[in-house]
Amino acid sequence: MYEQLDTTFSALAHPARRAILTQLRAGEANVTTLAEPYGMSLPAISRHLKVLEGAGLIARTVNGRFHRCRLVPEAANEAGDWLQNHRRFWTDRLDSLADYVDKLNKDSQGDNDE
Amino acid sequence: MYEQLDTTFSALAHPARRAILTQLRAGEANVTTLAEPYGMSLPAISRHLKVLEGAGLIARTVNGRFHRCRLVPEAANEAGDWLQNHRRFWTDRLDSLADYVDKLNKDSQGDNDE
DNA sequence: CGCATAGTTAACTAAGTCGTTAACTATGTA
DNA sequence: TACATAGTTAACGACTTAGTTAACTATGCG
Repeated sequence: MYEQLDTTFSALAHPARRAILTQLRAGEANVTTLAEPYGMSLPAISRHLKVLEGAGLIARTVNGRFHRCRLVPEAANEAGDWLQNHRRFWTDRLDSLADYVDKLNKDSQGDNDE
Repeated sequence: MYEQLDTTFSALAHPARRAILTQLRAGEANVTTLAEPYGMSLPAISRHLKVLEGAGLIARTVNGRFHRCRLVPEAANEAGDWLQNHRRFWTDRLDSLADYVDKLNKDSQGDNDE
């Protein structure tokens, strides 16, 4: 039930893969182009791309010798939602805490240390 | 420069660790309590907690024999921002695409296949 | 054909992850 | 002291990850 989040988060856990995703925001690119910024062999990039593809974060269209890669926008949604949820929970809690502290201050004007 | 995102995302990549984070939204809990829901040994949970702690996602206070664990709210921010940024980029692009398609439809009323 | 380009697959190494059980430390309690 | 509870550390095995180089497939071009 959680496999999608597993693969998405672990795909995002590698800096080269995040960089590739960022790179692809500028538009489609083929494998060699994507490989250029890194001091990394082509096979290494090839497998990073396969990981991203496996996570559904990118897709490719083979055109002759060229593999044109592009972002798949929806793929990051589940992970984004999870984190947003986690954070929203906390802002909610902190709001409650703020209210609580506020109330404390109002109730006993003064000396509450620590 | 990217190490924080690396550790955060890979900490989130394991279902047990995400579950622990979710569990901790209900409040602080000690290690044995956190271990209960999983068919997993205590040492296994102990290391999951260490991973979460290493990523800064949780913190603990040792009180006698009990290690009381709690969420650290700010820790998920960088990762959340990265994903939100990634997604915002795409909604922007899709808006542009919608506009573009809209314009195409207006310009040549009909038959654009593929 | 012969050769270059784009990219993948294979084989290997080094290191990391994730689980186990067994043994340990530390605290509380009779 | 002796014993139970809370939790960590150590040692191990199975598996995965991330990189390398070498060899391969497939396309394009003279």
